[in-house]
Formats: sequence, C-alpha cells, structure tokens
Amino acid sequence: MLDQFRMSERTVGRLGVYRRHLYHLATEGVNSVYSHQLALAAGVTAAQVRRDLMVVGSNGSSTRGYDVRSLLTRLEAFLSGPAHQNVALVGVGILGRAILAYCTSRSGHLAILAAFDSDPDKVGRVIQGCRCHAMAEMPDVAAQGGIRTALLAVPAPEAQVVADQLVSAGIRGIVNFAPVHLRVPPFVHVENVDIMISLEKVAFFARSGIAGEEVLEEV
Amino acid sequence: MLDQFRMSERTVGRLGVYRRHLYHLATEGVNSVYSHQLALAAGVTAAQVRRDLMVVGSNGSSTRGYDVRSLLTRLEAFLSGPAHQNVALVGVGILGRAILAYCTSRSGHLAILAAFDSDPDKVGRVIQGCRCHAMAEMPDVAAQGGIRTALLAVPAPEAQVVADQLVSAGIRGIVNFAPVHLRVPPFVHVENVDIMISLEKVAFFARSGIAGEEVLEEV
DNA sequence: GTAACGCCGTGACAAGATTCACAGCATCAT
DNA sequence: ATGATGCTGTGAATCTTGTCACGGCGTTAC
Repeated sequence: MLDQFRMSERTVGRLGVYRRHLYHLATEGVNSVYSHQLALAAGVTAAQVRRDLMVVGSNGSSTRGYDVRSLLTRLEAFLSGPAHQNVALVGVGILGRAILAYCTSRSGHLAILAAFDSDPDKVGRVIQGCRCHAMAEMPDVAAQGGIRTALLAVPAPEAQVVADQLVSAGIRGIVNFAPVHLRVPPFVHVENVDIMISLEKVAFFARSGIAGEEVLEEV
Repeated sequence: MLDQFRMSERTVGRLGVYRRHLYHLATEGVNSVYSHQLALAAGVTAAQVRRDLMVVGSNGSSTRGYDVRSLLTRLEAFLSGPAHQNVALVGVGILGRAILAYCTSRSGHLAILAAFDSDPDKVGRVIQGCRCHAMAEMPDVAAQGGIRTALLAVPAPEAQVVADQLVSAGIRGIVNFAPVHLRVPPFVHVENVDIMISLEKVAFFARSGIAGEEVLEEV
C-alpha cells in the first residue's frame, strides 16, 4: 500500500480490470470468487491474479476464494484513494464527445467535471451534460475542482502546446489520444491511447496469421 | 518476411510509431535521421530504436544515420505487407463514428471499407463516408473485401456475441473497445483499447504523485 | 478423528524486454 | 596520413515481468 511508487503500470491496469469484474459480481449478488474465475474474466492466469492481489493485502480464504465485497472495497481504496477524483476533458471534437458519452454513462469514482476547447462556438455550451470552458479558464477550473487528471483529445499538431498548458495548470496525469509523443516533466504521467497504432498492430498480427495457418499450426 | 510469428507486440507498436514519424520527416523533405532523433520523437531510448530496427534489416550508416525514404519503405513492407488492407468497423454508435472520422481522415495503408450495426435505422445509410451494413451481411462483405481485421465498438454486453460472429466471418484480428475480455480462438489476435482502465491508471499515478514517464534528455 | 481435497500466499525460477558497452566503420580536422 | 569523432549493429548484462510449485490451512467426506 505504501509503495505505490514502485507499482508496475501493468499491475495497476489489471487491478482495474479485476475491480470492474468484482463490481459486476457484486451487483449480481455473487459474494465470493476464486482466483481462477477472476483470471478467466480478465484473460490472465490464476497465479497472476493472486500475485497482483498481494499488493492490496490479500484476504482470500482457501475454501471460498475471495470475498467479493471486501476485495472490491480494498481495490477501490487502493486504486481510487479516499476521495472522489475529478477529470477534465480537453478537446471537444467528435472523439472528445465520444469519450464524454462513454465516461459519463459509467459510474462514479471518476467523473469528468469540465470540458475545454479552443473553439469559441463550443465554449459556454453544455455538451453531453458537461460544460465547455475556454482554455484560458483551465487553471482556475482545475484548481477549484481539484482536477489532476486530463483526457487530451485535441488534434495532433496542438497536442504538445495544450499538454504544456495542462501541466502548468497543475495536471499531473494525461491520457493522450493524439498520435504524438508528449514531452512532459518527469512528475507527470502520460498514457497514450493510440488507435491507429493499435489497429496497425492488430492488422499486422492478423496478416501474420495467414502465413501461420498455411505454413504450420501447432497445439 | 522473417518470423513475424515471434515478433514482440511491443516492438510492432514501436515500429508503427517510427513509421509514422518517418512519414512526417519524408513529407518535410528530411532525408536522413539518427536513432536518437527517432528515439526522441517516439519517447524511447536510442538503443531501443536500433534494436527494434534490427528486425527489418537495418541499413543505417554511421555518418548520416538512417535514410528516411529507404527505412520508411522497409517499415511499410514489414508492417503492412505488399497489399492494401481493409478493415471493418462494427458498432456505429458515437464511439464508432468517432473512430470512423479518426481513421478516414488518416491516409492509406489501412482503410475502413465497411461498417456494421444491428440498428435497422443505421443500416443502408452512409456515415462518415462509410456504408453501414446489417450484421448478417458481415461474412459476405468480409469475404469480398478481403477483410481480416475489425474494430469492435459495440456495447459491452454484446461484445462477446459479436466477436464470435466476427471470427466465424473470417476476421483474424480485433481491436476491442468494449470493456470486457473477449474469448476467441488462439489464431485470433485481440487488442484491447480500454479507455476507462487507461484513465484509472493515469488517475492512480497522478494521485501517487510519482513519475510515470522519463523525459529523455535532449539532443 | 483423520484423511483427502482445493485453493491461497509466496519464494524460487524462467522468460522476456531493455539497457549497456564496445567493435567496426565512415568522415572530418589537422 | 593519422588521430579523433560519432554513429550503427549487436553480444552480454541487467532489469522487469510472469509462471511454477509447494507449504499451509480451512472444509468436507467418511
């Protein structure tokens, strides 16, 4: 719990997946779950699940597995911390709107509190239930809302400039949808969501699979 | 080419990033580039770049670095193969439309040839320049268009069922935007793009106040 | 009561990814 | 020439990540 500093990024991602599945289980009234069931739902091995859960201080029983409610609480505490966290969306283009719709439809520990765009036509309007501010208001809104995390969905050429603005407005984590590498200070965490790269990767392996089938297929 | 079967997924992703940057350089008339320049643009180390480029058969010179045009050609050949590849989009909700807009605005080696949706109101319409078909037409369209890769942007509860349909329609690679783990045969490659998990990860590290990404020292 | 079972927690191990470090080479300055 | 420079390509070392295997312990069956 203490050393969140040395947490592996991948482990954090998987913990999020477990949490989501546990949430499902909880709403369905399930109250205990085995590591191999979580593993199946998350697409990893049971050993991996158990190893990951060590960081939140495991409380599994050998007979019933993990108590869903209790584990969910622990994961929430570990991942989200005590307080509700607010997030900003920057760039209200078509992708930005999709993200807004996607996030607001989902529940609670993370909420998009404000949106920002440089287009004067959008400023002042409420889009997908979220007020759109001018970029200049960023520092104030971020400070007032305690926003430390931003979703960046602006066109690639603007991404770096806007990222710099975000950092000076106090943002410490950025989910970057623009297809460029952002240069930020070391205390800012950037996660790239690069749809085209993902697509190219999948296309690559889908193509390789052709040869795989033709040439040799084991197992 | 060589054994693309054993290629690391991460390496393929980085090669895509290099390719994109090389494309930029080429359009700007730059005709040679050093590994450390590519590294800066991609957010990795120079050694990593050189190591990655080994798989496409490096041709760097010690004095001018890499020839942009030549390296770009090699990367294109390696990543995209000889033929143009077609892709399908399944699920034309707001996210699907954003993806359509995002991809069609970008150029060439990968094109979204067809869209699919279960909503009868959308079927037959042309959205973002792409014709929307009924799900039932999937196998035919995929076969005719030689589509082996799909972008899956349907609601989570439907994702698994649709994925099964895709696989039986001959799809061998899926970019999955739904927040669920898809169970597919081993010859199908799935890449998850999970916006909520990415956001949670970033929020976690932003809260921890730790460095996520190293800033590489310049020039 | 006790033997057998199945699962968790974890140390040890293996596999994989990245970085280091240096040979080899073309170029340039002197 | 000849030494210095600065880059690439790559084996080896290091660091990271995932897997294995087994002790321990409730529970259940008999």
